[in-house]
Amino acid sequence: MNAAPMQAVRGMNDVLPAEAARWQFVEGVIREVAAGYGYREIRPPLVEKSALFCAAIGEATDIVEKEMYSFADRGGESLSLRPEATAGCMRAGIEHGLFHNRGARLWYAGPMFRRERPQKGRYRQFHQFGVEAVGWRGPDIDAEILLLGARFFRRLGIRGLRLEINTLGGAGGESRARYRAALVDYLQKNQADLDEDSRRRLHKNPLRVLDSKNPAMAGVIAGAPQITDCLNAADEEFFSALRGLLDAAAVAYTVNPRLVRGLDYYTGPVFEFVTDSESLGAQNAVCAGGRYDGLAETLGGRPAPAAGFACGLERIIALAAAEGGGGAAPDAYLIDVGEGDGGGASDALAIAETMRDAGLAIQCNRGGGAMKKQMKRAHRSGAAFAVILAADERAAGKVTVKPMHGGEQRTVGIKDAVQIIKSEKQWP
RNA sequence: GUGAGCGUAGCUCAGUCGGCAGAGCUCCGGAUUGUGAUUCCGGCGGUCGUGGGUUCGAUCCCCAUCGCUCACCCCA
Repeated sequence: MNAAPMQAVRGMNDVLPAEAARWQFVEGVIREVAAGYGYREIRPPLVEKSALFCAAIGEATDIVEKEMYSFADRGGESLSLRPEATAGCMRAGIEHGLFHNRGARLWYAGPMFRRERPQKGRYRQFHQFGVEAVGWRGPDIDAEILLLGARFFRRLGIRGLRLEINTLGGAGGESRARYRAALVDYLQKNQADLDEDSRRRLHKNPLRVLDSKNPAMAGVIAGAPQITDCLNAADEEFFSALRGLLDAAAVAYTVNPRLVRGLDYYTGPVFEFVTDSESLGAQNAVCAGGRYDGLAETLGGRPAPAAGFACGLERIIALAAAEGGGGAAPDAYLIDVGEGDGGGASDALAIAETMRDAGLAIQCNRGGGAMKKQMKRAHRSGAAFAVILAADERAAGKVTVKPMHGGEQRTVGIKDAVQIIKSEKQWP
């Protein structure tokens, strides 16, 4: 090794075979659960015009200001790797008339890119699963996506998740504006108690002061006015209707008046599924979303109400009850002794193909080796059976089937071997 | 962008107040010639992240640099 070895780009991870099985499992659950609610997959491109994200997410957000992977296309137009998928989904739906006089239930899953400093549970290329329900005023659709999310986590066997909900006030922004004024007023009066970050946010995005992780801020935050006190009648009714639907569906939640969202497009109810698990480090949100009734219009489409969420798949996989097995073990390992090292394997190849035709996964020994050696490899492969093909078997036109987890081995014809292995193979 | 910690074998890590570089696991071979989780023996594998400096001598001390990790900011 003379040249320095190539390395992956910082914050972009390889999914190695040992982990890939877990990803496949999660992806399978995504398809199953989404289909179960009548959501259909959409696959927007990974690259969009930068202007789309600026308009949708907000010019002044950190994502747009400093976290986007942007580059100039030939001809000079600025393009960006998508930092989230909602903007692309909405753009695609408007462009192709998916929302024209009708509702659309959409889901997506795939990589997103944000140039942040990596840390536990946060990477520069990460993956999200999300849903977008466009065209319903709610709150029944808000409840539906929360049910979908809750079922998704249940199906994955993830426990210890807490659902927190809040509202930012409806699309008109009346409640939000009133609350914002009250909050700014309060914070200015208590400016002496604010830390540096909070003072900066006071002007830039006052709602985010409520999000501060600084324990010293807890007192000021606790005394701050709450948005629930500033809601107009319509927003109040919407939020309480949503809570009623969740209660009726027996979905557990807590109202967190300090829950706010980072992206500009949110309006109305917002929510997060959070965990206290150590395995996410300083991160605690695995899924977050809400309502964004103004986004379609912002992107140049006809006005359309919308609600959705996004889940961080790396975070979900880190939480998912680790084992799903170390990865796909074959049903049987074919031991092939004699006939020279690897040279006389032609009958072994044919036998393996026959067994595969019968629906079994067969891993063949490669590279020769004594019986003992091959048996060792068979063990390591995780296969439930070893199928032995040596001089005796060849002479008899049979194979020996040996259960690796105990029991008698038997020398039988290939059809019987397939039957023996199939009868033991059981899937839930 | 800011701060802290860490870079020694494929993996997990010891180590020397500066004196020839270690262990476990993995891998390969063997313990009377057709049988795998144990046990025993042997072997492969490292310019101690990189580049300078101090020194008779640096993996160890100093400086720089690159990389990784964690945290802040922000967010899924």
